[in-house]
Amino acid sequence: MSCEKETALVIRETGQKVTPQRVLILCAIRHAGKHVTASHIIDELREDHPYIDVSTVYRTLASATDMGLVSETDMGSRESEFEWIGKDRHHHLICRTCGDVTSLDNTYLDGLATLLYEEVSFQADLGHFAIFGLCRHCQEAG
Amino acid sequence: MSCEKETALVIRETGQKVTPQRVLILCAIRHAGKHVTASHIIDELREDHPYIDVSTVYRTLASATDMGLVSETDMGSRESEFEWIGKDRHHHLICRTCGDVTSLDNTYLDGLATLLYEEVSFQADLGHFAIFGLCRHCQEAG
DNA sequence: TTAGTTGTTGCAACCAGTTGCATTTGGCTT
DNA sequence: AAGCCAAATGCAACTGGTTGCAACAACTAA
Repeated sequence: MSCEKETALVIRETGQKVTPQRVLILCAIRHAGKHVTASHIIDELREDHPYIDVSTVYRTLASATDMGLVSETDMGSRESEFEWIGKDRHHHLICRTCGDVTSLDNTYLDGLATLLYEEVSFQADLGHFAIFGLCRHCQEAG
Repeated sequence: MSCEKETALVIRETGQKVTPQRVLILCAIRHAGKHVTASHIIDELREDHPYIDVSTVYRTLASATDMGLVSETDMGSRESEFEWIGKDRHHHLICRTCGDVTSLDNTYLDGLATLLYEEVSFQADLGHFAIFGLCRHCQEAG
């Protein structure tokens, strides 16, 4: 199935209307296969489509995040990074000094989620986390 | 010792210059004893002081965050919340549905920090975390 | 105490993201 | 096929926050 049709199905499943803008935006982020900023998506879409308003892009990304289709992560820069959520959920370790980003397997946070649910009945959404700190290299240097 | 003098000492300890603006800003946040937004601080300062530029406030908050004097937390609203970091480090559980915020003792994340250091040599800065999810009440309601 | 250097400030212009509102459109009903 | 209504879009104005730069003030050393 084409990316467009599959994406349209996913949108319909969440109970939202399938509009051309939404399909384009979500296909773009899905296609990227990595973190992208909102402005990156806007630039990319405008190559083929004369005009899509920024507010539409931000609103689409926000609702898709609410629905769990994409993740929004503050990687420490001025812009949020968005990513399509596939099967492989993961987190990020971001070095405060050199800005290096490494991925972290989901398993590291499973224990925390369980603990929170058992102890305080809080159902934590740990789908995509950004953890700041010092990477090995900068620890040695500093 | 007065709050001003003590704050000035803390600033000097971090190797930064002690300016009247910095002392005022950090005293204000320290005095608040809870989360405050940057605009809250600006409004408060302007009661006694004719003009302090917003860029100075943001820059001071950013450098103080880097130095570990204050914490910056995204509580889900449009503005970041800042808080003076005292002895009692803690985290926040924020409900995505009702917006309720509850505090969480530091001990819950100690294990994670240790794990990250042992496994991937990453020195995580888990001083102040915002964890989003569903509170008990909204789980039952939804 | 003064002079020099470096970090800090105020300013203005700018960037990322949000919001209210009038218009349009997707999807349901008949 | 036509009509309806809620949801989505485009637009413009706005908010929170950042940045480059020239002027300035805090520390340092003589």
